[in-house]
Amino acid sequence: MNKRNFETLNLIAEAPQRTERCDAAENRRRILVTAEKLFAKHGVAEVNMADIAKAAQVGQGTLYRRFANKGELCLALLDAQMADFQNASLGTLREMSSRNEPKLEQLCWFLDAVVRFNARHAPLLCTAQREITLPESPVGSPFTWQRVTVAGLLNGAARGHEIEAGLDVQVMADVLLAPAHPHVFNFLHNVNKYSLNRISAGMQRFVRGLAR
Amino acid sequence: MNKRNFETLNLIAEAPQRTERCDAAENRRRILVTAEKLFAKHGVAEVNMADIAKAAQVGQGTLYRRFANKGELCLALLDAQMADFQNASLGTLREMSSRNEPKLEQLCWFLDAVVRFNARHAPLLCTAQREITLPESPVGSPFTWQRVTVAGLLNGAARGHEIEAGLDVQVMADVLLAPAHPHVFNFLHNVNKYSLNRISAGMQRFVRGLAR
DNA sequence: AAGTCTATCGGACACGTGTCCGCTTGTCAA
DNA sequence: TTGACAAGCGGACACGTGTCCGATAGACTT
Repeated sequence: MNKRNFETLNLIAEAPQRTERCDAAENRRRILVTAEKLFAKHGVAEVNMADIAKAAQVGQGTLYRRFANKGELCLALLDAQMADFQNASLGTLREMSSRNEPKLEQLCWFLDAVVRFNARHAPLLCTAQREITLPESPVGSPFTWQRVTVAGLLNGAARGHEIEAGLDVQVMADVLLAPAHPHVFNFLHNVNKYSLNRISAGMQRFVRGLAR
Repeated sequence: MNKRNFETLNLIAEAPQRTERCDAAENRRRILVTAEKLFAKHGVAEVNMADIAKAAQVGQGTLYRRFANKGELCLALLDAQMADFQNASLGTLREMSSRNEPKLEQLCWFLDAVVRFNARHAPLLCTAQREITLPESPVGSPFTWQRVTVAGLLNGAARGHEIEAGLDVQVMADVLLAPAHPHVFNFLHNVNKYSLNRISAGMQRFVRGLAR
């Protein structure tokens, strides 16, 4: 197998010093397939780690050796789709750049894309986020690239004099992405019942407010 | 649960149909005092419900009868301080209004106050938020008044023509407050190590972007 | 092919959360 | 004061998470 599913986003990649034992690889594959099936059938919240282990015909120890918690498992399930999203986004942004579209315009597009991605994967993202929070080293977080992308676009906008110079780009990027954090987003969308369009428009309104 | 722990913030107040039995009141008081002491001594995360019950010389059932989970207990501990904060904020806002200061200026001040409040009570807020999330009815949430206040200020700004008419005030208020959500705030402040000033300034920058 | 080493396995277990239900006791009415 | 009733109590228990460690069996060396 191409291993793409599992290592694509592994930014803190330590070179695998040894090829994975093939029974281990097989177990991991079976765990992921089984988990996906169970999640689809009963909902993420209703399935527990013991269920998954049993259904995958694997001991709990084995399960936890691979995925330290349910959140990591969810993240692994999302990995392929996050990679696709990342690639597609970068492609579109490059294309927009080649057409000389303003960076702020690109930023608006990207935020919209992030919102829609998060909406589509809300259950997994929420479960993932719940377990990870602090232990994640800032750099290794799979969400980091979103922050980096937004910060990069803001920097580009500053260089292109679309926004004032001297803006605290780091902070602005994170503040701008805050409504897209799974927990908050879930609150906005599923509790407050704001439509994706409204949320997205709200975030974009703030982007436009940055224009000089 | 029949009655809120303290009633200060009890917005959805159902009239207490019966006075609380005095042994129950005494237990509740002792639980809160004990929890506060244990939290202060060992940190919120290190203390569990069983510890609290034992230290308060109360059965676990009694503890859970009063506080459905650790989050509610934390919220109860915060209740008094949230009420103080709320009153102080409203006072200041009224005063600013009487001086005819722009609503957007008031909004900036309020967001700054919220950030500082959240920073001071981060541990309790995080624990509280972790447990509550969905079960909270939107209206009953103790954080609702922050959203209402921000929305109100935005509405005022719209009426005063400080910002464009037809803005989606509901959504803007929630999006604006997103960085102050305990989880997100914790990430910004404790993981990313952004200072309170930077975070606050970032949020205020977005407010200024709304000005026409 | 045989042996060694170690990654891997897997179930028992420790822990925290939250619930259940029979017992206790305060409160109110007579 | 007494009795009845409901609110309150509390410990045992059910469940989910995550860890531990003896047993197992690939992978590599010779």
